[in-house]
Amino acid sequence: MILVGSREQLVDAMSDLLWERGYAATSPRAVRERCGIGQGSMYYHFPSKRDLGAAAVEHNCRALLPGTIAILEGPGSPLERLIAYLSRDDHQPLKGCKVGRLTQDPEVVADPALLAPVKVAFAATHGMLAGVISEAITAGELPSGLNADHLADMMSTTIQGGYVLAIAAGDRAPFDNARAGAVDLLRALAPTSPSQDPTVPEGHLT
Amino acid sequence: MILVGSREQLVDAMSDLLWERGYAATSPRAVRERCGIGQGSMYYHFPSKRDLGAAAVEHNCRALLPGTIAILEGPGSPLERLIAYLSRDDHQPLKGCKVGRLTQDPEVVADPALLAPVKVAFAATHGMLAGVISEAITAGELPSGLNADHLADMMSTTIQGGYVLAIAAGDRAPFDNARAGAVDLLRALAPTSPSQDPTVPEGHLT
DNA sequence: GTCTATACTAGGATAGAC
DNA sequence: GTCTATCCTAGTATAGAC
Repeated sequence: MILVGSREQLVDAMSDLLWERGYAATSPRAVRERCGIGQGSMYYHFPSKRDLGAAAVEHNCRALLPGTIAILEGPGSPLERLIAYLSRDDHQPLKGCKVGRLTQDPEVVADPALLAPVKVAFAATHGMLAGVISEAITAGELPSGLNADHLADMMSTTIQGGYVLAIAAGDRAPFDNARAGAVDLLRALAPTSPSQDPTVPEGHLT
Repeated sequence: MILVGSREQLVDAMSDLLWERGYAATSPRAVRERCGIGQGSMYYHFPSKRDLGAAAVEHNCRALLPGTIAILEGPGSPLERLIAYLSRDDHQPLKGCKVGRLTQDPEVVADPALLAPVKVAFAATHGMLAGVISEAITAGELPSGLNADHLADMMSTTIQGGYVLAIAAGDRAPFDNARAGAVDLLRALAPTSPSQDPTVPEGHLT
């Protein structure tokens, strides 16, 4: 049995609206109507829209990390984990990214309190990706000349840009195709296997 | 000598605001204040915000194609053109993409008249990229196993996602790094690639 | 064609009762 | 803690004069 307080309901509603409509386009009124909380309660818990927004932004940013950690720090060789990261099927391309979308909202970008969690989330993802890419290079799964930071950013842009293309097309295909393209390139570069199953024949570092 | 009519001034102002703030967050009032045109003139030329928005969206989408065409259908081998496309230095990553940003605006996405030019612009870019990639494969500059459509989408997502990462970081580096990563991968795959490692002369742009 | 004046709704927030 | 009532400004659009 879980008791959900008004405060939590407000944050949940704001989080959803942040995803669906962005920060600037979400009114306190819309939040109240979504969760059925009255005007007074809302301003009792959050002195302003900005405060509620900040709580919701943090909520959304936090929500995305566990999945990334589970894959990138999970089982499998480094290259397998990178490919798994690019292949996960729990995205909803046409709805956009809960975190990435916020960067296109001028009101969010202009307010450090709102943007900071977004920055941290991307930085954390970058750190994990670059680490796994370095492991892959060390393990001989990727050529040694590659720059892990560049490649890590490229993997994130593939996802983030995928949302943009999918929404523009009204079709998730570009999202899936871009990710497939990135996977193709990684596989094509794997020294051990031109077009084979990428299971590592040699032991990988632990 | 160029005479600029009110109508054109309105579209220009709306186009700029579309880039800076998005559609939903741009009010007719803001447009008028930017170009100094009165309320009456505005509604004389455009019966609603939506109509002005549609004209401005088309204006912005049209504006981006010539540069792309110049590079992708310009001189150089196919692979060189692809690398040039990924290396152009006329982007302003922290300001976002005039076209891509629109996909994050629910009011734009919900209105076919506003979204259509965006869809067409991305489709046109995709067509050109996929064509040049196919040429590169035919010319032996890229391996034959690659899927041109996938790779074309991945190149667009690299740019579009680059804007997202750069804005989140408050720094253009991720934008440049992601593009450099994509260039690295293309070079690493080029069969004719000199016996050297794929480390490009590092700086971000060429 | 362009202007000012006006109208109506929604966004954002406060006051005070319970 | 939560509610309703109220306030003020901005967003969007119309009316009618020049």
